[in-house]
Amino acid sequence: MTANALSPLILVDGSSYLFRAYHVPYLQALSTSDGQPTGAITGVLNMIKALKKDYPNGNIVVVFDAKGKTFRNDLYPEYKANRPPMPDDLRSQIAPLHNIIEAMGLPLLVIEGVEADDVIGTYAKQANELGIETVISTGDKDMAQLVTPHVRLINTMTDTEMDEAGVEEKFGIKPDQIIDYLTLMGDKVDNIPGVEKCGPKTAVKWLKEYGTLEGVIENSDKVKGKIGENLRSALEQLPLSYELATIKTDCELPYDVSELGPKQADTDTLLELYTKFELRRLLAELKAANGETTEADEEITPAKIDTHYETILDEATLDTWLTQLSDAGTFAFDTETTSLDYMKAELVGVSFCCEAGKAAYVPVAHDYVGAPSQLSRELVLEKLKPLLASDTLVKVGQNLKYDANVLAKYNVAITGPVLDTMIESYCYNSVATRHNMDALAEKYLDHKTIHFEDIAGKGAKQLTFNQIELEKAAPYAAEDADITLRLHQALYPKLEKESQLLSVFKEIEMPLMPVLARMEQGGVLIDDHLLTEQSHQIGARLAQLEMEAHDIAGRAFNLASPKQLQEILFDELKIPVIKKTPKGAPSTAEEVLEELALDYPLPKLILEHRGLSKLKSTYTDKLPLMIAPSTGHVHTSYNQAVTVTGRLSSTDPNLQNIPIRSEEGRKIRQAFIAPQDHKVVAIDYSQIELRIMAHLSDDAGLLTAFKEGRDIHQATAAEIFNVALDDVTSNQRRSAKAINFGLIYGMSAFGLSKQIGVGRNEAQAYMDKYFERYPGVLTYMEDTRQKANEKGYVETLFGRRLYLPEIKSRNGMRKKAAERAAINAPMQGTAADIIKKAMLAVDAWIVEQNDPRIKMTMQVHDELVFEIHQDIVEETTAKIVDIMNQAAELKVPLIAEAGIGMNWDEAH
DNA sequence: GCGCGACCATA
DNA sequence: GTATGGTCGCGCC
Repeated sequence: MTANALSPLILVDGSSYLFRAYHVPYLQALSTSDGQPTGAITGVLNMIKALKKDYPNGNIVVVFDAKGKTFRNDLYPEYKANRPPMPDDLRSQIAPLHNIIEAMGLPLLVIEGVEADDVIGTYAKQANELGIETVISTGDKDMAQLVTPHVRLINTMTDTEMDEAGVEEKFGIKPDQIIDYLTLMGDKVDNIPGVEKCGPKTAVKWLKEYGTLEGVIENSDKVKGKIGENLRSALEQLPLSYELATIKTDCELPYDVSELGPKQADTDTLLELYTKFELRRLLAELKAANGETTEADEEITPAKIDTHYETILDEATLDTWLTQLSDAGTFAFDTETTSLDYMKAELVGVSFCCEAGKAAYVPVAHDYVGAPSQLSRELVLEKLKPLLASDTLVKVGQNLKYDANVLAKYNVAITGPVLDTMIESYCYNSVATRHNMDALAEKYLDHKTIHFEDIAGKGAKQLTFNQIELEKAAPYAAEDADITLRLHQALYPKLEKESQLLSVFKEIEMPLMPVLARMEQGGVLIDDHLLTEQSHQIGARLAQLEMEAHDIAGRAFNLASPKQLQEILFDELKIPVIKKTPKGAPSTAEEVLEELALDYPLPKLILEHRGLSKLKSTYTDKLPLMIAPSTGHVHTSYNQAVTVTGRLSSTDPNLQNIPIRSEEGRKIRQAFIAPQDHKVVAIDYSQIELRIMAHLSDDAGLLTAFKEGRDIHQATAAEIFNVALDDVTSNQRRSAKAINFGLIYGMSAFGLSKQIGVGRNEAQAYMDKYFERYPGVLTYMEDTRQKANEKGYVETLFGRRLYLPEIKSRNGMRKKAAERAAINAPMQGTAADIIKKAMLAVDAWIVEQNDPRIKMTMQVHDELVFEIHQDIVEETTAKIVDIMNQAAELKVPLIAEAGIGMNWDEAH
């Protein structure tokens, strides 16, 4: 066995992974047909497979605990005495796993008298001394003590790496303080005594203060309170704990680190073992690697495809290609342009592909020095136009809305059958990956694409596509089309297997794309003079506030810097700290300043300053700059594949967070206006998420309240506080409203109590009362949690799916967070589905009217905004309200409410 | 020039 | 307590 000095040493803590894999729910289900469990085997082997992929040159060594006692039991008979014996269904998996690992040719170490940690520690130390890069693959945080500049940890199950900086970040201390840290805390599971009530926080605090365990011990009489007593009474046993927590780095081992290295895999034995234990995927992969064909398995790496990419510079070749595209019936298509901003972008070339691996790029506007002569943009578009508008040809693209927006400037439309791979991926699984092409190619095709930065550079010196040499541009562009087609071939069949997902894709998302494109191209009219005027006023007030603040502070400082503000408030003015940020610095967040403002003058100034400068920098300064010179309008981008719940998002500018709550903020909405003789019409769904909750939960009380058209918060208040509807006070209504919202967010009593400013018990009492009055809601919440836990996903009314991988987390906080998301997603997502359906119906009606006096301009989650000519505004609004009310058939009425005005503020 | 945390705008 | 996007300061390279 020899090691290549250049390859990193990968030390695998097999025992740690074995135990963890054993407890993974979906692995627990695995067994052979005669009942031999194989989940833990599968888990560990998958993990080794992942390591092989991540470290192709890695020298993998697998270490397991041996049976029997270790030197730690001699030191301390109670060590791990609390551990239950290993379950039989885990024990029975160990020998087969060892056999498989050996057959794979990997060095396997099982050393008696020490633990796997100690073997790893010994090799890590040897490797470190030889300067060999070492990666320890483990799920055990104790190993952090082994980290050095040459040694780092990777947790393959959570895919997180930790080097020295990572240790400091995670623990707040350096690797060489980890043993001290573990000593102070002790370990309940392993039965190592520590300081009673000393957890991670306290341990880190002490070590920061006194540097080392020795320092802590020397200064133990300085620690006050109960915890100080605990520390002093633990002093005697700390040296023992230290010894137990220390991973041994001088074990006697059969091989030196330099002697470790892989052997030839024993394929025959592997085949036999995989067959015996019915490890079908591994078997299939092994056979595939040996050149045998196997039954199709979607997760198997697709065969590498030979690629032939062509650059088209003459008309005859273009014609031949276009004929091929037509004959193929389905083709992928992509544009290359000068900008990501569709309003500024100019077309530089187009690429297409109708057979995996065969693609072409047609440059039309590369203008670097020495660029060859190219076909004209006009000619190429003229020839392509009928294909893109064909009613029969299927056009496949990645984020086609962008291409459609760019081509619209050249009067070329993409219509007829259109499929978008970004949306396919999004509908298939909104959380598995980002939906950009590079990520999709890697996930679904196991292919690393050429990145734009690879050919264009990055930063200020980044080239635009027209400046890139054809030799580099063509493979990139052609690959885009090729990969798009292959992604479609990979993703569409997956959607077809899930009729619900396919229907969301075909009935909602794809039809919505041209609707969004029209809204984006149409844009929204902004009164830039009004905004500029507001900027000036705000600027003057900010200057005044700044002067006053500097006066009080006694020196100049940046009011916008939380760090400087924190110095002024808490260090210099000695104002008491109320709350800290997650990283431990005193918080200067709004709620804190609000509270301080009651007693001190400066926080109040800061609050006003913050609010105003936010408005100025984000809105009044920026929006006028975003008006497109060519249209005089502001053109946002709606992203259709960002949110996990099915909502749209809006960027450049974000039109979905224009202020409304504060007085000053509302003024910005006054700048959202309509053209001459037109009105702004805003129509929003009233309480849509609560209505959906009523529908999904089928709760009789809630259904009645909505059917009878009651004020839902008032009705809720009457039920919770046991008073007549008319006797509900505004305070009671406010609490009920907070509860109603909280339910949608999957709240806890703790969250509710914070929101409405009552004790936790009182909040719990309100919730109990609520669930007593609306038992259907309680059942629904419980069912949703259960479904999320069982299936790993939840669904909207229309079958949109949201996976919740964290629902299986053993980390309580994460699991709880996933459960809250599970509660919220069906309601938020169904609301998103409904307004999307409404947009489709409204747009269809507007297109049918063929009247330029009606335009849909914005979507803000539960609201649609239009500009409509004043002559027809009343009846048109009534018609649209009607369409929106009919967008879905729920057990309660959908109510859309309209406002009409000269600007967006007035329209509310 | 970039990435990240804190903060804050919306539904 | 859910879901987003934008700006700022600041430390880093």
